[in-house]
Amino acid sequence: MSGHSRHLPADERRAATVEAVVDLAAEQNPSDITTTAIAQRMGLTQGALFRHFPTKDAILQAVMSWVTERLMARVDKAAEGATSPLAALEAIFKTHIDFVAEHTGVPRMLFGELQRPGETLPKQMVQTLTRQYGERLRRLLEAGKARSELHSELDVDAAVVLFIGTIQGLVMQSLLAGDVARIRRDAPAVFAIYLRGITHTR
Amino acid sequence: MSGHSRHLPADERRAATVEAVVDLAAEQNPSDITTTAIAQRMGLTQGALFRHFPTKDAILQAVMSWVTERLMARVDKAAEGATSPLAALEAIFKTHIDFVAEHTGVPRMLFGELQRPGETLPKQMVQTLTRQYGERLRRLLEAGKARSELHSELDVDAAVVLFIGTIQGLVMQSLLAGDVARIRRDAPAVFAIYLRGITHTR
DNA sequence: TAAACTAGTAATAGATTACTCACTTTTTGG
DNA sequence: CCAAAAAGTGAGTAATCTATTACTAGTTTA
Repeated sequence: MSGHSRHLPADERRAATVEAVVDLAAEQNPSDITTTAIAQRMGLTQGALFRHFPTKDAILQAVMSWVTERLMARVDKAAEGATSPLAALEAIFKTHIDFVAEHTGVPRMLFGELQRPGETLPKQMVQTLTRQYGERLRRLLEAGKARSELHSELDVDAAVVLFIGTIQGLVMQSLLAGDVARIRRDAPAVFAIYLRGITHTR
Repeated sequence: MSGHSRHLPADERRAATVEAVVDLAAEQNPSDITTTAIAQRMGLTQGALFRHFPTKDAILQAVMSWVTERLMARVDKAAEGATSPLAALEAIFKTHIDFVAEHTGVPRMLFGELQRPGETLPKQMVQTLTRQYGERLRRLLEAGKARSELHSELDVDAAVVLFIGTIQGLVMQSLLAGDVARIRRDAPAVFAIYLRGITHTR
């Protein structure tokens, strides 16, 4: 092949589309991303997108699928190496923060999808993702209680909600400051408070 | 006056407009609220809105102003009655949760405004609100440290971020479950973890 | 090499959006 | 009580958004 092949195979275009959406979501309100903006970012005309996806929702669906795979794979890998439930929780948190710092638009997209009325497919995928994620956390928290790493009266469901809220709070803080780097910088101190809230009395 | 007076004075219409937006925000994605939907909710035609507001952003601005006044007034009042910084924090949290439970759309609106690119006036008002709010919290947290109600190594800024994240997490949870009542129900357990995270060693 | 397939363009349809304006109805003050 | 001001109507406009379609140019395949 000699140089610029304008035509790419379908699966590569689909992957590039997802990437374009994730990138755009970092720069603007995710719910304001238009098919024109996506195509422009990819160097295509708007109509070309609909060769690979039947609807815009199908694009969002592909993005959610991408997020679920990548995030869960990284989280699972991080938890694997840990020697205790508590260490696993901390590793997951760090991994999640890294993921969010790399793709600032993603948590905002998820939150945005959840706000849509009705039962759209992308929304259902977010619900599935958080259910899976919450289940992982719940197991670790239960295990931590069994080992007395966590305090005995800990409400596990509440701890799951606060774990996610911790990240959500950091995202909001970075929006307020207009500074994405804040997420990584402030994460340790915020997690320290969370940890103190769930661990066994010292 | 014998019954249905169709024309209302301007200030009452402005107040009714804000109320309509807040109500609508509870039912749908705040960033998808149209001027048509607002007018319909008020029993007016869409054009009538622009007798009282020059632009849609001016409406949002009025909503943000309403939120700031109401929320800060309630928060201040709640803190007044408290006998200690820690008690004040808990009272503020409870009050904030009550406010959010009554107006589920509000926190989602604020978050949505923060995501808009550029420096819109409504966005700046949200930033001002959270700055004021954060300042109140910071003072209380510092006072709590001085009294040794909170542990001495506590990172106050992180505690502020997590305080807001706690509420944000509860909002997200209610979206996931599609059940607004969850916020009130789950709030105490979540706050208990937060409290344990910031208080002096037992 | 001809036929079929794949990936793209450019134009445009159809819906929705915020906003405007000429005109009508209601309220109000001298 | 009546004229002016305030409030509301309803039709329309320009812009924008998703999706469709007729058509073109490369690439496989038979």
